[in-house]
Amino acid sequence: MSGERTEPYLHGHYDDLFSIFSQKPGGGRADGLQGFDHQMASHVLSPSDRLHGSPMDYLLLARGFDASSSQPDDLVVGSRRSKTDPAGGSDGKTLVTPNFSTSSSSTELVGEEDSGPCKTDQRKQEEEEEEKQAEGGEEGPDEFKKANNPRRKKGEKREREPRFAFMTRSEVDHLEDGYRWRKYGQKAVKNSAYPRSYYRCTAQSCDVKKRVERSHQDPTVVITTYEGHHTHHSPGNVWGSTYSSSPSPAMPTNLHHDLLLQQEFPAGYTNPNMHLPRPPTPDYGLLQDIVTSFDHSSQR
DNA sequence: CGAGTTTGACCCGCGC
DNA sequence: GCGCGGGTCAAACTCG
Repeated sequence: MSGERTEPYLHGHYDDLFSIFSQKPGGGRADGLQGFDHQMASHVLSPSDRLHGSPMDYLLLARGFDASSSQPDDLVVGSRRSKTDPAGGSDGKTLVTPNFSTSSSSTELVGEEDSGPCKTDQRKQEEEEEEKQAEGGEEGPDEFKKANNPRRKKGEKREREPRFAFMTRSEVDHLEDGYRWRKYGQKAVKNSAYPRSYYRCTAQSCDVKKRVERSHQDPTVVITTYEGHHTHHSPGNVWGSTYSSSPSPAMPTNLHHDLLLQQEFPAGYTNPNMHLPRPPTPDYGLLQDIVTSFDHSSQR
């Protein structure tokens, strides 16, 4: 890795990124992001993910600014609201994560998925423990192994935390987002030369997970999927403590900038100012307005 | 020595 | 039922 990327944050990259999303079988690119490619999305949300919601659960952020957008229903930006967590897992207004290294990356919020009822793995484990104790009985080696396996029981549906997916143009796979992560797995991705890595937040009792993979269509793009909400402020949080009284949703800070920019240039993305470096700090007031309006438009 | 990574094995859901 | 792919576990390993 050379680390020699010289382009400023947005220099000439926004269109590149949009082109990824705007591909569709019939071609065309009506208005920037509206041709979001489901095939692309399938690399962001796994098939099993998509089973939990409508195929259009993953939508591009910018689409939300189009009030006439056909399917805003399931998209919530930043201020995450799940069906079981109407408050958004936080105070409903936090978009707080600490500094995100932006020197050679740009980020898109790709989509979000509402997985319905959520239960943390920890809680699931607890419940399984209780279940186990209730069941009692003898156990052979296999049974012992299974009983001590914290995975869910047979027939119990996989339940997921809400997810945010980001596409980030970056040379490094694992982007610094202020939280500490432990890698717990890596898998080869079908039809891709690039593996997918699995990370968990190292903080105790925090069950946020993160998947990181490179797009096989554009290897310069890193797809990061966050799952769940941090139950703590990040170790390197430079904003969270002053901005919010609640733990943050798990998402990189770049998003703030993207939100702001797209607020200013919601369609077409041809404004020459797009080539300017990003502001040093996001405007949280404006951001909050965006998120709020977005929530409203997505709730109907 | 503790924390983090690697990696093969395992489990599960889904499609055929 | 079987195979496949995604997700996770956990022992072994690496690193500071």
